[in-house]
Amino acid sequence: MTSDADKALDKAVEVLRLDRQLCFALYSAANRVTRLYRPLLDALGLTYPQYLAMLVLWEHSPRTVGEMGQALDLESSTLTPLLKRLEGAGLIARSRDPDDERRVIISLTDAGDAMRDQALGVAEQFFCKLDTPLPELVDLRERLKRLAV
Amino acid sequence: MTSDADKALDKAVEVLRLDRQLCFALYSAANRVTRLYRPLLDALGLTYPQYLAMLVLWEHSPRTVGEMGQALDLESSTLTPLLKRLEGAGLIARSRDPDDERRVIISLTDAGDAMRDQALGVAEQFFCKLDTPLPELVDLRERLKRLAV
DNA sequence: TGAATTAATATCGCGCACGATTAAATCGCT
DNA sequence: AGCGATTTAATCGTGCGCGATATTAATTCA
Repeated sequence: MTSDADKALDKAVEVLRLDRQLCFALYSAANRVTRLYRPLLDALGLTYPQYLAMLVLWEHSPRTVGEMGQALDLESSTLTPLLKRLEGAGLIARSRDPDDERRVIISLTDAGDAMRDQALGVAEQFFCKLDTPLPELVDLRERLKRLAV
Repeated sequence: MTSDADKALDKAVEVLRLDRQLCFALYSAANRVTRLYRPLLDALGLTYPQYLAMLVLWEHSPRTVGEMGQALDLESSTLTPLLKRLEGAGLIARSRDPDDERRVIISLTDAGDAMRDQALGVAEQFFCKLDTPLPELVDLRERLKRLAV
């Protein structure tokens, strides 16, 4: 014979199992991917979030901090120090917008622009490391984009 | 007329577009989910990684730091300070294994055990917030588990 | 015009996440 | 027994990610 309390406990144990949690699968996969990128990005002297910021700029430069924040879904409190580090590395330049002194315009330097070719290599090496069929990756990507928007 | 260099640039621009990067979709989704959990976990006084650590312990306690690190795929350099904070909050206890003084055994306190019920509420509220059919979530979870293992 | 409101970044504090290193305990092997 | 190798946690430094707050500039509208 099983009490109601026992049944409630069983339910809790079932529902809360780590391997059932989407949140953990996501958290863990994101950590794994960061770790996978690290050795590739070390060669460029970039961290993973810095690489993402450079992707934004390679797509279109110059852009304001706010536009980059929207593209990356990050706060200025995250972006500002990151961008200062990229500036320190000589990959970007930061300047106030003369038309609106509140805005800071981020533009690629020649060195930052030149890194694009190496980035292409990183993207290809990462794809090889994943060793997963492209359609599966595309499918996963689209599902992730839809999640919790 | 288009030069080879232009063609290579076009390829780079295409391949490196942010919306084509699985890595960014994953990174961004993980950030979004953390933000979604935050208000729910604030009520329990837990951060998101602390919640994951508690999930491990609710599943099975006691466990060593190493076992928890394996379950969560985290280093001791991440786990040790996190566990000290949970200890400070009175949710877990840390003690050396008498059979092997290198190991540290983590066990739930009564308060930590009691929090399980509230955690069940968090899991349910999160599911509601996601507002996505369960099969879609299960599918996504399994795809994430397979990624970059 | 000028005071209040709004907008764009920056600053600060906290808690991860991890690589590199260290410290201590155990194991393995002779 | 003894000693080098291995294992287990902990420590340290760096770089996020974000909420709360501050700062400065632009806008609104009385």
